Amino acid sequence: MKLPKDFYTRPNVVEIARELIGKHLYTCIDGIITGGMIVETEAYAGENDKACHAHLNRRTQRTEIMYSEGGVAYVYLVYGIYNLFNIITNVKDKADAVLIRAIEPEVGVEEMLLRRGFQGIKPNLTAGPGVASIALGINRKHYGEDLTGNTIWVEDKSIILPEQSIATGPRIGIDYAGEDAQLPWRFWLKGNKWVSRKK
DNA sequence: TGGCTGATGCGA
DNA sequence: CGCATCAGCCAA
Repeated sequence: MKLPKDFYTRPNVVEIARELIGKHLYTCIDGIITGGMIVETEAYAGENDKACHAHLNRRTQRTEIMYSEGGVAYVYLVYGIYNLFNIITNVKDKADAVLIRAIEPEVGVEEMLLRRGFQGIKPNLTAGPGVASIALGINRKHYGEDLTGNTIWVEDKSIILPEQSIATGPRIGIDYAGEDAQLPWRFWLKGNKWVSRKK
């Protein structure tokens, strides 16, 4: 079942980030479907989160989409190289987001290998937000994409994950965020080889 | 196996 | 100027 709009419009972005572990992310680009199970996410909690691009309700051309009603894509360029894919959550004017950091390849593996320039399947095919986007074919053209549509979407396959199979820890690469850098808002599937970092 | 670094473009 | 990254390099 494709996740409906009201999955994304709920107010607790940390809870949504945790719930997205075990869901399945797919893209259909040029008629080719690729994707797999989400195994790593991070929550970014809008205006009150120093690590969030929308901290203090910063509103620019780049962050504008974050203030939309949940259920759309926020894609931005980092380090001049990588397109990071986020899912916007919460109601209109609450700029929360979940960064998708890693998936376990499932569908369209041949295409993902092509996009990555890989000869054979390796754990880093989709482990990490930059490379996962490459494998899935996501770039800034998908800024604002409706996630209840047929280009990028998330499915609930009713996979049962015991609470203790999900690990949490500080988010990656946000040392600039002061005390907020320590918040345990990164979630991953314990022991899964497709996660970008073990701890 | 782990730490360091260059690549690369745009937002603020 | 520095960034929600990654791969390749080098030392050990």
